[in-house]
Amino acid sequence: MTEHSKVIEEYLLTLYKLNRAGEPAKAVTLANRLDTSPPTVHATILRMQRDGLVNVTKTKELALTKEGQSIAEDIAYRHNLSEYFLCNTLGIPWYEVHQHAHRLEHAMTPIVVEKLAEFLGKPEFCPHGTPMPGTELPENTITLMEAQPGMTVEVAMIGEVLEDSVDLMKILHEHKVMPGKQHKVIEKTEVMRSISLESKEGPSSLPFHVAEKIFVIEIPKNKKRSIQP
Amino acid sequence: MTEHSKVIEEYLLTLYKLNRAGEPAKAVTLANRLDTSPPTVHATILRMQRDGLVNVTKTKELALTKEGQSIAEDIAYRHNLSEYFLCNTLGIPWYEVHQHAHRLEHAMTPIVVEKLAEFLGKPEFCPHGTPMPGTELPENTITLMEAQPGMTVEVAMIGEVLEDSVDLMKILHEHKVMPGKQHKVIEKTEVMRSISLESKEGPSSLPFHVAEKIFVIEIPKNKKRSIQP
DNA sequence: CATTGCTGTTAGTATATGCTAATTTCAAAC
DNA sequence: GTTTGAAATTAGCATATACTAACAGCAATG
Repeated sequence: MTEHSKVIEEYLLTLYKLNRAGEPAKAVTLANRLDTSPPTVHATILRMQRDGLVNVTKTKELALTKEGQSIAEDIAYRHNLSEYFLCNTLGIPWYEVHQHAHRLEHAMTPIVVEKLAEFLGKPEFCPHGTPMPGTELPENTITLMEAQPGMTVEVAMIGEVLEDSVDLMKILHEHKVMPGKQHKVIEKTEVMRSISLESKEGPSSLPFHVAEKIFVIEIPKNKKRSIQP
Repeated sequence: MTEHSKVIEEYLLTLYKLNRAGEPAKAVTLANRLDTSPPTVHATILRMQRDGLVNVTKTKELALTKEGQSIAEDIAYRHNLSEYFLCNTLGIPWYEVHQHAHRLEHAMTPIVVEKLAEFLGKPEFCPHGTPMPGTELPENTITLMEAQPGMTVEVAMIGEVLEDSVDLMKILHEHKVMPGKQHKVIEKTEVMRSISLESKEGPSSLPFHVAEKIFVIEIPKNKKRSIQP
């Protein structure tokens, strides 16, 4: 597993995240996510092919090789571990850690990763609820879009795409839409294309495109409710 | 203070360290320290001049500009802070932290630096005894070369040049030649060009060129000795 | 079936970083 | 003062990473 540049590591990580999100991994998508021009992406992919990191299918899908996958998981781990550290040890707000971890993830040697993981107690989820490579979200996880009005849900994970917008993240934070917090789904209005929630902290409303990227677990109604209606 | 590349940050840090060590900062020296060819160094210095980071004197000395100095101090701080963290929080041996910090120092955002410094209690020295920018070694610090036989000295700082060789550092560690430890200077032999020490842990012997880079403080003989000879 | 439009690719450049080989400069030594 | 040798510089190249403009390929749409 040779050393790779920051740029290559970024590409690998992005491909890995696209895979996990079930989104098609095409060159254009990379160009958008990485905010670079298509020709640049093209050239970089050629180098990655040359170096045995990705394969391009007939349909122009980008598939990580075994090597590429392995490196990508490593980077994802370093990223999530950094976020956990920044949030839980240094006390940087969970909605801000992403950008800082983005820098650190390329600068951690294997020994630092190992020692940091030990120090942190081998966490399995980052502050956004993203599982470390090798860990999975609970089986019964659904997106907030799939949750039905009336349901009470607990936020499990804020989709990684959302992390790129600090502004959005901050709003989620203000409404306590964050891992571990419970919300009741009030209604989904097609007209507004938004879903409204209510929690102890008050009401909030999220556009569909955001709700699609928020993963939740249904909390069964508690006994009180079902026994004394 | 614009963003600068890893390479430029390395150059700045090296110039800063040369300054502090009182060594002349010439292009050749950079080439040696950074293990790059003179033409490459030349080209890079041109860019640094263009960007207002260094000035070149008539005698071809490289002088950091105000801006360059300020950035260099920042990098040195990030480096030393990283080392402190790696050593004291993660438990990586003091003689190994340099290489890992070398990577991290370019990846810490200002907020991370600030929060990490708070978390660590604003340390003033790195594990090798190097003072953070703004802090100084005690006035009475001398090099081990300057210490006279018979003197008992306490190690204050392992010169930064020595950090590049992990092998050497490990040997220093094995002989407990590390910040805070005391040694008695036994003799300096010109023939061997080495200085021999003795501590609780046993005897050791260091070549002159190493002793020149180790900074110590003389410990006055204790009263017992001087009262009852 | 032809058009439209997204996607991919080529061509042509630019910059930062690196190298080797060759040449210039300049101070120190003879 | 001429020589010598280290240091600096120039020339010539290579690679990774970027960009814009232009073009090609192909599928969906009318």
